Amino acid sequence: MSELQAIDLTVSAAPQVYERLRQAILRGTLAPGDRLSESEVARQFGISRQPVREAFIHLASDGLAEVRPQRGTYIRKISISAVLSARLIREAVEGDLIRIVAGNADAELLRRLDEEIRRQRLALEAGDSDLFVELDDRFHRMLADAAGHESVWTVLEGLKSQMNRLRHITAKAFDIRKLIEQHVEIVDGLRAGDATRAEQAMRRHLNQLLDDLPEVTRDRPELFIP
Amino acid sequence: MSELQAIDLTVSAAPQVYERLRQAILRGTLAPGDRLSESEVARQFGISRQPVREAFIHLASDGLAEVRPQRGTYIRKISISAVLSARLIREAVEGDLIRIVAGNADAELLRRLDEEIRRQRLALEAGDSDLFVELDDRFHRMLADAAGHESVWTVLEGLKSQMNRLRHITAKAFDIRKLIEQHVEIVDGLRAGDATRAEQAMRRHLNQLLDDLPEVTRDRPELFIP
DNA sequence: TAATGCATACTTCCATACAAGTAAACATAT
DNA sequence: ATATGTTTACTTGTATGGAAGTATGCATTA
Repeated sequence: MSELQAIDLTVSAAPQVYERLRQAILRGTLAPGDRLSESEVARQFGISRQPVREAFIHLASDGLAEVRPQRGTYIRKISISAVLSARLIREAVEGDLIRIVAGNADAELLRRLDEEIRRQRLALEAGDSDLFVELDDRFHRMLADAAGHESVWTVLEGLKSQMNRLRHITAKAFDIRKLIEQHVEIVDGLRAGDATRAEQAMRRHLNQLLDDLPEVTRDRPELFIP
Repeated sequence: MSELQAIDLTVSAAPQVYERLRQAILRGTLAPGDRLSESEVARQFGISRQPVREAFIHLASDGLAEVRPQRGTYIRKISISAVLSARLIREAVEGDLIRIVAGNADAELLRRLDEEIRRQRLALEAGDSDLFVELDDRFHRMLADAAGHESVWTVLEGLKSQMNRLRHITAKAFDIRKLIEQHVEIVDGLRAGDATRAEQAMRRHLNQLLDDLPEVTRDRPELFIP
């Protein structure tokens, strides 16, 4: 692992280390199967082992790392069954949420959603897939907020992060153009005030992963476990 | 907090402390708002502060505790919005799962579900609400397994634990008899092979909380935050 | 009486030292 | 050549001491 920027010593170190490592894992800078060492990471941040150790514990609790006593700490490989479960949960939950939104949607919301889709197209044209992943997060979060269930998002966020590891690692395997068109279909359903149509569009959208997954796992089998 | 049974010193201390504290929180032995101290808990278990501290971090990551730097560590009060979100997610997900099960259900599964309901009635007659909460866990988990999505349960389990804190703390506020009859309706839907009927029964069942919640929060407002 | 300053007893946080387990390289014996 | 035992360099786990921040009670002051 390369040198890292120093942390801010005026506030607690452990949470900062946790967040930095978490981002590195989600972006694929730290790859599934990579080994971490408390002392090595501590040396790179210029702090002692203890706060690093606490960050490891937090990551393990998130399912992003695995601490094997007296052996080492490893970045967890992407669990295919966990990804499939996350997808199923998102389909069920966001399917219900979008029905609620369909009963609420006002012109202001529709305008903001259209604006988000416009930005997604710009990210596509710029070929910036990292930016698209971030905008996709915002789009889905905006819908959860519009349904009046912001706190549902904290759960969905954890699930989405597992799926985002896939996206970042093998970004080009996903047809971003198709995903954007599916976003359009969802918003069209809302615009028509048709809850069932919006729900079906959302479910189709979240089913897309099932089409893409086989290719990804075939190309990079070393990143996955069943 | 009273004296605790000593931990097993032949294996790592921190995970044991974590699990013991977690159970105490879910069962209400440690009440929302209670204060914990690294040194105090360490003394009771007969170990040093460090493993206790690591257990606190893990609990905080689960949303069961809150570490306030230089102030203390507190058992988190039950967040009403978090409970409502958990309920909404469970309704959406278990509604989809039960539809899958309705297409799969064989005689053996129906027999095992009937058996579970029989045990639930025994727990009711014995007035053992702790046992009922445990059996209720098993019932819902059995349905997730039958849908072929065991790993969905690891997510639902975390959500259910938040709701179970409610149950344990104010057990008598819940009409266990009614909950069992709702279980029966779900299984009847499966037996009829009627996916829609099973789903509606499941959704009604998970909506029950909305009826019970106001009374609970009125009786014990000090345990909750919005 | 009310407000302010201070001492004191907490709290979490970090650094450090040591304990105990693991794994791999290497020497030795068969 | 193969198998076995040993050394050595790691790994995580625990204990402990001190640093820094916070709250509280008490004395002092206006």
